[in-house]
Amino acid sequence: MSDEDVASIQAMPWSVVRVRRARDILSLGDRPDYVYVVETGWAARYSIRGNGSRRITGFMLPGDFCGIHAVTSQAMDHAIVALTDCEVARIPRQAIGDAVADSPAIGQALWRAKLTDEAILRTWLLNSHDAAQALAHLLCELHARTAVIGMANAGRFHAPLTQQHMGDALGLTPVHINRMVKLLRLQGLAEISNGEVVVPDIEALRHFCHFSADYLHLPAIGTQHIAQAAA
Amino acid sequence: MSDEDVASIQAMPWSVVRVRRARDILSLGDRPDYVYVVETGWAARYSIRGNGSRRITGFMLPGDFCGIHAVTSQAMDHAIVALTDCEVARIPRQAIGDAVADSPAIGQALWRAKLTDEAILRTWLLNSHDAAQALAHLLCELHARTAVIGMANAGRFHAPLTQQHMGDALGLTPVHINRMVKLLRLQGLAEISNGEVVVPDIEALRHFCHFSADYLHLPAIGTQHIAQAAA
DNA sequence: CGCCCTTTTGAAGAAAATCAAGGGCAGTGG
DNA sequence: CCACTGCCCTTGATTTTCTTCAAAAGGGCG
Repeated sequence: MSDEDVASIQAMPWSVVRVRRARDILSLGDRPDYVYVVETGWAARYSIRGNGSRRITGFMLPGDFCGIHAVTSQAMDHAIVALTDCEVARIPRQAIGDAVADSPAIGQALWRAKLTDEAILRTWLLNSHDAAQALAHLLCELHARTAVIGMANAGRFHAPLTQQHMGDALGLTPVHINRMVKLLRLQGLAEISNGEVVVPDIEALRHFCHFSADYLHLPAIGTQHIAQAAA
Repeated sequence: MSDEDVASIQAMPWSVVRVRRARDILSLGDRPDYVYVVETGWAARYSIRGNGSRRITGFMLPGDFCGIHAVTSQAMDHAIVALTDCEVARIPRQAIGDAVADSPAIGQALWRAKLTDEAILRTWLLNSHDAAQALAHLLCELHARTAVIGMANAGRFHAPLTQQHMGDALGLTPVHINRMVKLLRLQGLAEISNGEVVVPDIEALRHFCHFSADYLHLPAIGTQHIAQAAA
């Protein structure tokens, strides 16, 4: 992106909304007039199944978009919940549309962010056949994503997730998650406690679950830059 | 979309490529200079896991895009294979970019198509906890998608999939797929044989797996129209 | 006819869910 | 200050679901 593009992003009108832990940032059926960007805190996309159980289909960290649905003014077919208290920036749909019309680079950056979301979803499908690997892969994903926004140090990062959350994300019961957490701990691959994840040897963990960060397209020259510019 | 938009789509340069059954239309790592649209035949997105097994992450029917990656000139992080002999139209990236720059409506149509892809992926995750329901849901998805392009009649449609394909798509073994196919047959919900799917009571099948077609955003005013216009 | 691919079925084993119970810890209220 | 309560983590025992292994039957095609 050119300096001009960055300038046009910085010129966008925006406001910050605070959302309490466990509250929806966007709910099912909403037709948001704004595009949202998480500034602080963690959020999660989710849907509720016919039987009442919840499936988390993605995590949103600072710098991530949520509700790009606004771009097409479609109704939300899923919801987004704040996992911690969050600060969320919102930008009017119109402003985004104008910026995209002015600069192909900004449109491309949005596309790239969306393709990354999609790649993450595909990867979740890909890893859904082995519980221990799936959990390890999720940790690798979160490690890579926290690292790129400066929220991981030496294989240690904060992830405000309960085992229930991880279960909802991987499609497993909390009980089984607990056993996989124990397994990873006993194998010396990862220690999870109190929302803190410690990975003594990230390469070992990555090897265990065949993780390659390519699909995340990091360091992203899309999402993060826009978020930083907006911040 | 306006008549003008349709005209600009029809004015795009394109050519048709024929791809044999079981051949890749796009392979892992490709950096396509074209955006592809399936004209005839079925295709599937897939990735290969570390252990060599294959996961199908989506089916592409006539009128569907594949390789929108070209929009951002990123390398393909998955591959697309022809499930039957296919005719695929390809449009130079540049032509798409120009059309999007000229008309916001065309850009929005592309976004809508992409958001639908993403919604399908989320739905696959959502239904991955029960084999019989997952299979039923896949049949409902394919029924709805074939119906909208005029390829389904009275709860009967052609789906050139082996039980191996369905297994790869749902993350189950072919053996287990076979048992679920039998289960649906015995319950009178769906009859699958020889690439032909017969659903005596679509509402019963939909109820069985809690299917709602909303997430597919049909009738799409995006993809199909572009495909029709291009054809 | 014979071959390959796909479907079908059975039996045994592994993976994850379910059911059940107890423990730690933080916040709340007496 | 301490008991109570709610949430989360932990563990064991049992059951269900799916995989794996094995074998055989059907169908299209050279």
